[in-house]
Amino acid sequence: MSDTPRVRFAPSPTGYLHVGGARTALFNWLFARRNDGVFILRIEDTDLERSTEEMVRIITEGLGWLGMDWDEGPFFQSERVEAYREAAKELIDEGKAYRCFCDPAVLEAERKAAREKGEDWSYDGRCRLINLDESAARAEAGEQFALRFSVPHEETVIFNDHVYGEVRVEGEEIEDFVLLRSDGQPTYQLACVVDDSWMRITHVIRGADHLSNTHKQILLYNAFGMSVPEFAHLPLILGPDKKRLSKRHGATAVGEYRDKGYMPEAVVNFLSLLGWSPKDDTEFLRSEELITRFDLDAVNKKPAVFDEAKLEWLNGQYMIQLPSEELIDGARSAFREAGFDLSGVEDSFLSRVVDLLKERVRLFKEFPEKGSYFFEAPEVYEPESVAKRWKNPDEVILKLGNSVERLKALAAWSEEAIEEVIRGLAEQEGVGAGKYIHAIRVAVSGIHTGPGLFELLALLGQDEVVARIGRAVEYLKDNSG
RNA sequence: GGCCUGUUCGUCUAGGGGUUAAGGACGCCGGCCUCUCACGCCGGUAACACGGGUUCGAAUCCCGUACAGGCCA
Repeated sequence: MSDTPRVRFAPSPTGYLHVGGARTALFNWLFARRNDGVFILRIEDTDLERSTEEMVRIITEGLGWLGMDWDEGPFFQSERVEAYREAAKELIDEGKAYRCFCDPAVLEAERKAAREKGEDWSYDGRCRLINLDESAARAEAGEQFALRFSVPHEETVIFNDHVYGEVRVEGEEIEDFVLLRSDGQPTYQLACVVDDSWMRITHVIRGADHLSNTHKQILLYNAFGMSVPEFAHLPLILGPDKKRLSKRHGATAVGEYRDKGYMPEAVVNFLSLLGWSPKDDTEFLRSEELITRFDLDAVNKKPAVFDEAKLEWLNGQYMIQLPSEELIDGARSAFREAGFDLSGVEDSFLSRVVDLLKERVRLFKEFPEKGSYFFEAPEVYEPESVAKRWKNPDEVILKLGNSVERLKALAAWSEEAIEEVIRGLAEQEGVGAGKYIHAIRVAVSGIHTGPGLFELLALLGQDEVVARIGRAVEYLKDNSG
């Protein structure tokens, strides 16, 4: 009761951190932080050849990026093979597990034959009858075998899942499952139980794909005389076609979302709302708030479709809500990745750029897409914008000409002063200010969308603005025939 | 095939026997604001899988069907 809750995230190193895994990690982490518990990282790399430092790094970096810290680990299953073998041996010695010399191919054939006849098939435990001496002798002689668990078929396994409620499985429906493969590798059931017990895990929070393994594990805990942890199985995350989210659906790795320009805060917020809800209409929840509000028992059972459109919206909201200073690093690297050299650009300037752009952008990568003109004069004037705003070249040349004259003469380059000049010009001429504004916008940015023009000009600076408008006039003269 | 689980707008979800014309959010559509775009605001579209029960009353409880998903070294 007074025990400190201990939970773990146990991914296998696959080369990327799946968003489903990240969600599992998040719920574990939230649960631990919420309950003053311990969050442990364990790498399930029994499949030796697949585990490399690189893959582990990807997992730890992904967790770090999302802001999840762990208290113990990472532990590696590959380093604990001895423990699994010892545990297995203990079971053999106690008669709770036995060597199965059946040829897997034969068993597979039997299964197939039964299925074709429409019958159910499960291993009948024939090797359970071999006595210990013979069994040991055959093993000694080098005969291949798998280690199977002697399932107490007369028992009924019942457990109370925090998400799925009471789950009950009759022992007679459970086959004598494998603990050790013929190559000596432990199965998930064995390694998982031995490790969770060794780590004194109190709450196993994992994907629902493990729900139907749980009763086997409970049998194992009992066989070892270990205390059984509590379980919470999280509904799976699906792709738009309702199939389990996989690479086919596009981005599934946390790293890909980072690269696409998402913010960790938004990803965490979004992930937290997949399968869980704060019940009221709150939709913005940052880690601190999630920690106070998260409730394992409020997780629902229904698998959730990963809707990137909503994530994108959420990310855009974070862009708007966070102070620009917190966004400049992300913006800077987005520009860099797009090929801009911002090495000489001050943070103060970039911060202003972010101010002007952040509410028109949802992802970091859109900063360079929508704001290239902050760092280089337009090389081309977008055709659509030209067609829309420079319809009448002669008139535009005239207006741009008037503008440069007055802007050049401005003594104080401020937003207000600029606005006064432009509006004054329009008024003098008896036309809407839009005429001037639109024409100038295309001249300085090459496109017809963007921040308020006066703010934009003020930030760009007098010399640059004058130069760009001048160039636009030249261009128009050359191209208007 | 067996076992298990799920099913509220296209998506994430709230509600969990009786003012619910089933609420919010994303998306989509329309409008307002406006120098454009965006933001913001206002409005609209759209759901209780189906069939039986139980009940005065069922989206809400039970059973079945359908569909979907998971597990079965």
